[in-house]
Amino acid sequence: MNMTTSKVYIETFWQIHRMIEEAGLQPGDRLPSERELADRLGVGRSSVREALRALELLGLIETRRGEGTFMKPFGDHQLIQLLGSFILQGNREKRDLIETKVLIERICLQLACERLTDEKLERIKREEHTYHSFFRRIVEATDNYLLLRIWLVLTDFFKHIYTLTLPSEFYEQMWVALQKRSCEEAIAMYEQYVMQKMSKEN
Amino acid sequence: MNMTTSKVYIETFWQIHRMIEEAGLQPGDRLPSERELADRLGVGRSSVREALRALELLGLIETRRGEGTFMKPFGDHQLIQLLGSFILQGNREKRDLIETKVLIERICLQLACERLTDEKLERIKREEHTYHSFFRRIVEATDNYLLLRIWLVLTDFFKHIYTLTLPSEFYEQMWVALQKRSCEEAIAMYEQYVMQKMSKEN
DNA sequence: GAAGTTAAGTGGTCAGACCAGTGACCACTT
DNA sequence: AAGTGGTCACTGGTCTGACCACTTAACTTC
Repeated sequence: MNMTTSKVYIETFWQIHRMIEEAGLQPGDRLPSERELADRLGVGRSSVREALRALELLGLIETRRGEGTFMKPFGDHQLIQLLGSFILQGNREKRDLIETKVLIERICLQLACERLTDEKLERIKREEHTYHSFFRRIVEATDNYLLLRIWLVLTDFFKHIYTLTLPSEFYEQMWVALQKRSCEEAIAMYEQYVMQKMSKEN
Repeated sequence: MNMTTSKVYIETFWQIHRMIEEAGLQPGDRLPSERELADRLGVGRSSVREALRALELLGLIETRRGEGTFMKPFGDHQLIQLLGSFILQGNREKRDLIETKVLIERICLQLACERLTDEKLERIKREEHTYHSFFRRIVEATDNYLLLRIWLVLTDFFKHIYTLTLPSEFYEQMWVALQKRSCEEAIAMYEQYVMQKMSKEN
């Protein structure tokens, strides 16, 4: 009967994924139970479970014994953590990660200078900041959701390797540069503080 | 019996992972069968399978029906691809995709100018090129594997939306710029041909 | 009304069965 | 000697049914 060569749990994975999209499930929402999914999709419960494990690893869902399966807030992909311990073992990979992150952040700085609205600028000023919370605002200011996604992934990796803390004057001076929409100044600031620190630790 | 609160398939995942490390398994090597693993670890076969699914998703192993489970060549972590398809899912603005791709390609051009070896330069000259085969060489020349992965994902999506063909003089002139290691010239060329075309179609 | 009990539902796990490929082995043909 | 086809043991893929541990809510009981 199974004419297709594709494996059931792969099929099931995508079916559940599609189901999530079509139902427009939001973080916190509950998925049908494993038994119901198996029944509805016409597959065995074990296949459903193997598919759910994949979704779990991707950080899309979370299972709670006795309660059910729930949508997880997008962003904490624990798979990043896992990947880190697998992929980022070598110095080669770390070097690539840092280099890529720095390149992307420099781009974002440039874009942010062009696109940052006064409103967002004000909000940045009012907030307390760590390096990544600060830069998240920068990346958000680029108004490019895809770029933000990429940056988030890189940062997730990065956090598992390094802890980056900068003196408060960095944020203050950077904010001034942003306010002046001075791309050159912002980049200079970035190179002075961040890149220097990065090259040391490496 | 099960004093620990951690789930069996998680435990099993790490045990198999440890087993791989301790045995020093190399790409192509075969793992014990699912039944033997279940037996040796004292757990059910379904738990072993759920653990194997995770390892598979991480790109560490590959299962072949009738043959067994094998270590996978290091490097093709298809989860990056998967992750990409999640990041890019939905009707993300084409604008974001194009903008990001362009930004990354410009970066890669700059890096390539610094790092391109004469040998690679020669090979590029000899080859027939489409836009993406050409640029792949550029991105490879950055010697940053992570950047390459990101670019591949973006390009993958891009291909589903646009077909980008450029006149052959683009490749010739770009090659000359690369040979001269002239970053400015290469970027100028890129802006003249690619960005102009992109902004039209959009 | 508050506290304790019960029952239904859920994920977690296991064991066993069967299917569908693979590969080695062996008897048989040419 | 070389090729052919069948058999058989083993592998991953799948399904089923049975428990367990846990949560929740409805239902007692005081």
